[in-house]
Amino acid sequence: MDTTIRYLEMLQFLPRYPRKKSLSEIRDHLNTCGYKVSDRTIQRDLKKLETPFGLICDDRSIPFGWSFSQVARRGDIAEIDENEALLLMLVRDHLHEIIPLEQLPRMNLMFNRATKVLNANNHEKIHGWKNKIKIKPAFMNYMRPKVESEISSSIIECLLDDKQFEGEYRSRNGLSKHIYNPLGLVSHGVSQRLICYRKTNIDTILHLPLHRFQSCQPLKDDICLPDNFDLEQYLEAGQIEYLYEKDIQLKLQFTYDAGQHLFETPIDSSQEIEISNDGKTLLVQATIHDTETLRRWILGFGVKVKVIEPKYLVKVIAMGNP
Amino acid sequence: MDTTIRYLEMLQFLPRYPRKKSLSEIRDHLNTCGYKVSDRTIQRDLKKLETPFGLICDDRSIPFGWSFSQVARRGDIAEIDENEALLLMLVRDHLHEIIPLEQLPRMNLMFNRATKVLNANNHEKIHGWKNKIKIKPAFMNYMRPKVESEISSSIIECLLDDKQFEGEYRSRNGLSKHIYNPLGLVSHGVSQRLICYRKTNIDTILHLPLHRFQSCQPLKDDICLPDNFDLEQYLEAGQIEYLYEKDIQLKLQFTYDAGQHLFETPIDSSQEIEISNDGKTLLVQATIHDTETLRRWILGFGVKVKVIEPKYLVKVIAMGNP
DNA sequence: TACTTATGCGACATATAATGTCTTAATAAA
DNA sequence: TTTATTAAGACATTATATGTCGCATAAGTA
Repeated sequence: MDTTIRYLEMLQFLPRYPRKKSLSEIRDHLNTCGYKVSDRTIQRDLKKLETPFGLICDDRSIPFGWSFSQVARRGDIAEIDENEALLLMLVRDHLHEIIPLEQLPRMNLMFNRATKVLNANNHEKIHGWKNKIKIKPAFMNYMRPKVESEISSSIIECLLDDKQFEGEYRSRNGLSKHIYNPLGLVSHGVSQRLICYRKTNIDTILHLPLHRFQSCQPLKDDICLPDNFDLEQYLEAGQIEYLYEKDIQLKLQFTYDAGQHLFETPIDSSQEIEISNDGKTLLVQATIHDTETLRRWILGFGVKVKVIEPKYLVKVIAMGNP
Repeated sequence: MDTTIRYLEMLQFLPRYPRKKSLSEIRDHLNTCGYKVSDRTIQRDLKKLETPFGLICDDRSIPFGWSFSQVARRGDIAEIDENEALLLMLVRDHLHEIIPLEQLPRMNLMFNRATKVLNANNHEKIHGWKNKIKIKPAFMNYMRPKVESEISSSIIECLLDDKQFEGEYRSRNGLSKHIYNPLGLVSHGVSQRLICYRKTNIDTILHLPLHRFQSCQPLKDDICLPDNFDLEQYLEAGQIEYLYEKDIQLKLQFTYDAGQHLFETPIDSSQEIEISNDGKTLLVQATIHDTETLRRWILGFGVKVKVIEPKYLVKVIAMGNP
């Protein structure tokens, strides 16, 4: 039993492939963890764990170097190196803007582990890791609405099980209780919307922000849908993404400075750029969906961009009415 | 040895607290994994693992229900339930837009585990989980630049170790080789920029996109900085975030429809909204940094928003020149 | 209520595994 | 070369893991 924990302690200490740990390093680590075992035992342990955990032993030189293979199934046990830890901190900050991390304890544990790694190895450094990474929001930073994680996870459970639920929903007109048939979940920036059906006179599919639900009582009945409603078709048609109907041939003229970032981060794989003869403007073309997001993006460049095509979008943008 | 693996197999099967698993469920699972042990052994195993792994035993009724406590240190071993798995899929899709997941094998393993859970439990469902979640981009969806993960992780390593490196950088003028002193990393939308210093005539701090580096040769020398340069001050002053200087008292007038989303997702905790007497417009106030992102965001609403204050911003937006 | 079944748990014998020690050979470092 | 470290086989010993039996108790069922 004690042995099992020691195994885990050792596994958590082994790095992913290109890196490796030697016997003496492992021995030292186990000692600081309070395990006093003979070298021979450690050697035997490694051999035993080799196959079931996909460990790799670099035996080209002595001392051998042990590590997790990159394809090891249980590679998530492996040590987090500083490099990975720093990336994880970036990921954490990104996610924090979008999703309440309390709802993801598993990721939190990972982030905590990464934090420990960074803190442990950063004493003697010139400046700490916290000052070394920053997120500069590329887009407007809305605040997350507060989500009751019990309610939302209860709703998600019904969604997955294709079960109805009775929920209280707070709309502009106040609180009301209905039976909902959950169909899908759309993550839209900081808010999440439940795609669902509710029996009314007019049978429409609703897109309701998850955080407006005040309660959720799962029911045993399967979801039901409006007559003649084709769910697959609805979902696959991309309706769920609130798209405007068409794919358009977008043609934009940017000032060079405003548009040059598109060379490295295009808006679509179909994008093509022509530099004007005088080198002052860029003609950017792409086949892309016409969405509100797109229109706002174009408007955001102000006078630094001109819509050339399609014609109707020229007007829309000129009127400033996305 | 076989025992250790069986322990892990069992632990991976136990859920996080509110859920629980009974003896018979655990027994069945172990059997399908190829472990034929007596019930008594399983009971004893659970007791043994209870303390070191922070397991919880619900003994209010028989059969007892076992689970990981929510605060268990090693709770990342626990089973991923469908609910969590679906959230993880959302996270994956979000991250995919920003960071190449190949650089995060650990997260990939987690996502794969989650995928398996969803696939396993979704045969008898009305429609599959893949159609149940979607990401609707709230902002413009740029394509990620291609990053050579070896180069970038090599650079990040130097950054963490406060070491110089010799790198080839592809700028508009072509490829050039220099010695760089890495200071920080800024994640800006889909691209990541290295804050660094390079000895030149004019001593400035550079913000270079990581993906433009074509090579990185770590050196043994510590980073050096321009004379009289205060790194702490530079980093802490928020320069790294390319902010415009000031915090402004922003006052915007939205049409009701365009601005109503701010009730639920404010742009800042200082935000206040007044509804006009006729109910057609909203006056939104907030103390906020004046950034290019902010200006583009305002412009994106077109005629649906009017800047009231500060005065200079009224002009900037009116001229459409963010 | 009585009956059946499944579960929890203590006790004990036994098989299995884990560990330290000693030894030898091989390798890297000095 | 010498020295220190490491890998690995052999063996004795200790520790542990496991099945079995028995009994008490709790759910489920007729």
